[in-house]
Amino acid sequence: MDHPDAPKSCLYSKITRYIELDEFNARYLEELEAGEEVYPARRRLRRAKEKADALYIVRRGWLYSVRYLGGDRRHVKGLHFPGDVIGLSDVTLEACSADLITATDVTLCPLPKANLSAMFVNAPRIAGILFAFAAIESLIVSERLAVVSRLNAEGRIAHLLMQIHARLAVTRDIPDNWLPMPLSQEVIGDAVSLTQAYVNRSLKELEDQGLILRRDQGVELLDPERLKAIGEFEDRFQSIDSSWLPT
Amino acid sequence: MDHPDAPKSCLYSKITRYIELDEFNARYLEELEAGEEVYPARRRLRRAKEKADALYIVRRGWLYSVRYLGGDRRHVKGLHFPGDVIGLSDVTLEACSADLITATDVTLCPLPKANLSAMFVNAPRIAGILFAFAAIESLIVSERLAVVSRLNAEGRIAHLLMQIHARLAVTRDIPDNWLPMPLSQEVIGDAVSLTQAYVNRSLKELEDQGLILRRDQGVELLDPERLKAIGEFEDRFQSIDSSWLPT
DNA sequence: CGCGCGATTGAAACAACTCAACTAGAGTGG
DNA sequence: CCACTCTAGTTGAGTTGTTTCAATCGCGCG
Repeated sequence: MDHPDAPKSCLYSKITRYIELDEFNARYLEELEAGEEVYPARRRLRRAKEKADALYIVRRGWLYSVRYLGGDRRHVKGLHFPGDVIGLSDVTLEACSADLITATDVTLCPLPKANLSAMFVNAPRIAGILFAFAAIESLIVSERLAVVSRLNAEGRIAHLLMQIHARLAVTRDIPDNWLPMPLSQEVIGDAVSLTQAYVNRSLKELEDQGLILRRDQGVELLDPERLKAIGEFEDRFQSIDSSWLPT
Repeated sequence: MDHPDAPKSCLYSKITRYIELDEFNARYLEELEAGEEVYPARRRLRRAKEKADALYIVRRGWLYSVRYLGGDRRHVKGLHFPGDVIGLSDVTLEACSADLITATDVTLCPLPKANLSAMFVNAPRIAGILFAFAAIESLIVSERLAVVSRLNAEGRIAHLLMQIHARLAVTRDIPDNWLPMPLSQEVIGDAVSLTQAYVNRSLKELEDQGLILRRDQGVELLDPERLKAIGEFEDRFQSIDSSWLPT
């Protein structure tokens, strides 16, 4: 895969952005990421209640997971970007808790749950960093809960935009003021608990205020600082406390 | 502490409810839980931004963590019950992300982050189960996000009640239809994103419908099945997939 | 006995929803 | 190259669940 969006391993570059890996651990990680699966955009990869016997490392592309409540009400549980590990929060479940859908073309790399056991014994440092990633995922959800609970529509959307930007920036150099946006307004709404129509209005409002500009399947962040303020966003992804990790 | 609510170790009983621990791991766990701190109800134990260099195992009592958004808007990030490990989601942060407040008298047992490193190397099975607990915490938050996003006031409250009941039932035998409730309506509201006044109205409505009965600082669950249905609650805490844990 | 916090209740206001019609653009096939 | 279709985005008008503000009540506690 010599795709420009697909470096050797996004997970490796994400991990080494935070901590150092010695030769042994680097190789161990490489073997974990041996397999590779490619899927087109807008494809439902698996449904809730299906057996969940693998995690997936995202190598390229965006995905999201959705749950259905009360029949028709849809909720976007999470967004998944290159370098993310999908399914960390579901390890304790026999069956996965949400449908998994591709937003763009993606490349995934399956990591069978059965391999975790050996990893905890043989590569505790990698197990530790996975633990850290699970914690970060938890933090992200928790942040979204706070935002959905306490901010108005514009705040929620501003937060989402800045959070996505910050998460992408972990594995990739991206400009401070540009964000690709392959997600439909409906998906955005289901992520921050708004209707599609109101997402539209709020985006327009942000645009009218000169904070963003929508063009070319993306969003130009005209005033990142104000967007962060409106969305009460604080970037917690650019560095982590790794002092407690085994060496 | 020969308090009836304080068995030797809630964490031990929680863990062994899910998986088996051999002699070595049991002893390892016992040493982890050596210290003990006791605090009265309604006490702010620590504030956000303070240095977070320990996790806390809850041995007795209820706590909750709160964040403040936009000045005065308060959000309850999480509830903590006996057997829970506080701070799992914050391990990657230098400073903790929320204030920690006691709802009742509590007994805590500090677990310095610095000890985690050795744990990952020497007791991978315990590290694995902590990983599992972090995943469960993530699941809980995720569930709350879905519920707050997509259910009305009564649904949210019904969900909260059933979730608390299920979580308590993990470490303790409690009756199917009774729930102690030391949380004020304001705290409940801040947890499920409603105002105190509306929490009151919704509780009254649930009571009028014959689903609950409030008395003696608690809630009688007159119709648990309908409450689960209204709150779209599914109990995911009573058993876990532990096949991937190191032995 | 009075103080204070939490619960209860009412009335008015509003943010976001619903429903629905319309537009723009992207892809497809004749 | 143009009609056709389909999906996503835009906009309007009326509705509603929840909030806000405020007043009152009840009770545990010093």
